[in-house]
Amino acid sequence: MPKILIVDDEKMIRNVVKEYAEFEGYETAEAENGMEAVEMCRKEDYDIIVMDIMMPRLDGYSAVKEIRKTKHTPVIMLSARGEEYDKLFGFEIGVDDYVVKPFSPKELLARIKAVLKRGSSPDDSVKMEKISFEGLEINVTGREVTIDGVPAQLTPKEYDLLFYLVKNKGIALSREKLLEEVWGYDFYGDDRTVDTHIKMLRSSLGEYRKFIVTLRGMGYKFDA
Amino acid sequence: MPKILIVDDEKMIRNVVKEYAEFEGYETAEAENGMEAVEMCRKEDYDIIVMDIMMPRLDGYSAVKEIRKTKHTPVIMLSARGEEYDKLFGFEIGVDDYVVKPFSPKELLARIKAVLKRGSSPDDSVKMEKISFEGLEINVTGREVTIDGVPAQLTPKEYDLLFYLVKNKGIALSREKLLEEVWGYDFYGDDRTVDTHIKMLRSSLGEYRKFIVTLRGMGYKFDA
DNA sequence: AAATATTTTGAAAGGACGATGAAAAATGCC
DNA sequence: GGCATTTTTCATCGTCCTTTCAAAATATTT
Repeated sequence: MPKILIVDDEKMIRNVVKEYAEFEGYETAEAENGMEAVEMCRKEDYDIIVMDIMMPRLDGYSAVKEIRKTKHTPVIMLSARGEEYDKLFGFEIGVDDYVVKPFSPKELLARIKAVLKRGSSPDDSVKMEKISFEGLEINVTGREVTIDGVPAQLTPKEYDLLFYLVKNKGIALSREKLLEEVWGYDFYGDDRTVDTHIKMLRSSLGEYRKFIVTLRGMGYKFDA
Repeated sequence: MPKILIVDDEKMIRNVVKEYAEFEGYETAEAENGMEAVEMCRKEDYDIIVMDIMMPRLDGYSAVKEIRKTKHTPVIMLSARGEEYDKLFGFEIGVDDYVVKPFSPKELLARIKAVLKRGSSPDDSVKMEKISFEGLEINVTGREVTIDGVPAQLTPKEYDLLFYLVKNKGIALSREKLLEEVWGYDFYGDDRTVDTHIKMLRSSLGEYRKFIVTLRGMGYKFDA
């Protein structure tokens, strides 16, 4: 479950956000000011930070600036109506969203969800539409794979696995790494599961199975 | 550098967009209402217009209609959820994108970038008044669907869902994405709701249900 | 060449997922 | 307010997918 760091000097606000967030199943942590937030981020990774601007000790945007030196945690800024928006948005860091106080907790939660879903990858604009290797074509947006023009019936796992291999083409990937990245960190199962899926993927790819190379004692890689 | 015309009666919104846009290196200009926007467009060419719908003096789509008489500037519409959503799509002008308020500035900028890059809507055919796939005809203006010439009785949700699928045809859409885009970011409900509406839509589409493809483990897409 | 390590393959069980129908809840209309 | 329509929730069923496991095949080492 995603972990949210809530930073606000008003205990009331923190409580409200916390309650709603936990009801949604998120884990929460709190900080009273920017300084505390920075320290907490040093020690731990959060999935998203909800940060007020006006705070004693260290204000919200200075805090974000500091945190962003080492991490790329998404941030949603809170600001009181009438506060200086110019300052906020002229700020060199890109925050992911902003919410004006007083806000509805439901709305804030919706935004948190939206930001989390969007994914916080440093550059998500790099999204190729189609990748092809000889007659093997992967349509990423349509989640479709064709072999010499004929649609291949890949199962979800096969597709995910292929996509991950291709995304990391030329790179040796251990079974552990594949399990972690394709299956998810919460998968507790047999290493050999990967083998089976590689087998099925190969059979789905027909002659283009040649791109999937076994690295004995290591794992697999996509080599084109 | 591309020039953006930002049209909104709320100064706050204008500022937010302006700051983000300028940070990205765009030039910006502002107008407080539709009337002002029309006049500014007479005097100068902009590369893209971000236009609110609800405004005093002259509303957003009347303004776009007027501007479009002489220019073909791409437009991104802003609208409050629930407000003008339906009308927007029934409207004869083709806007290039729409963003529902409250929006994240980062997302808006991403959309601006996208529109500028492609210079047209995700699927150009949607700009037309009628879109058809074999015997399935969607009359965007009249918000009407006919099957082999016979009017189909789609419920509002069915229509919205179909329209969104068509607008993004060929693109894999998760249930979450569909809920967010068709239902709204503030919909707190079951994922399975999508399934049910897909079911009903399919039954409404008769033989053309074939265009709606299930992507197991993923979601759905419109494939024609 | 034999022994060992590792991968490939096949098959079977269990689980996950989507389709569907029915009922409840919400919405809109008169 | 009451009725009809639409939307949402929920549980069931069948199918497809995933995982496990063991045997066979292949590669590596001794």
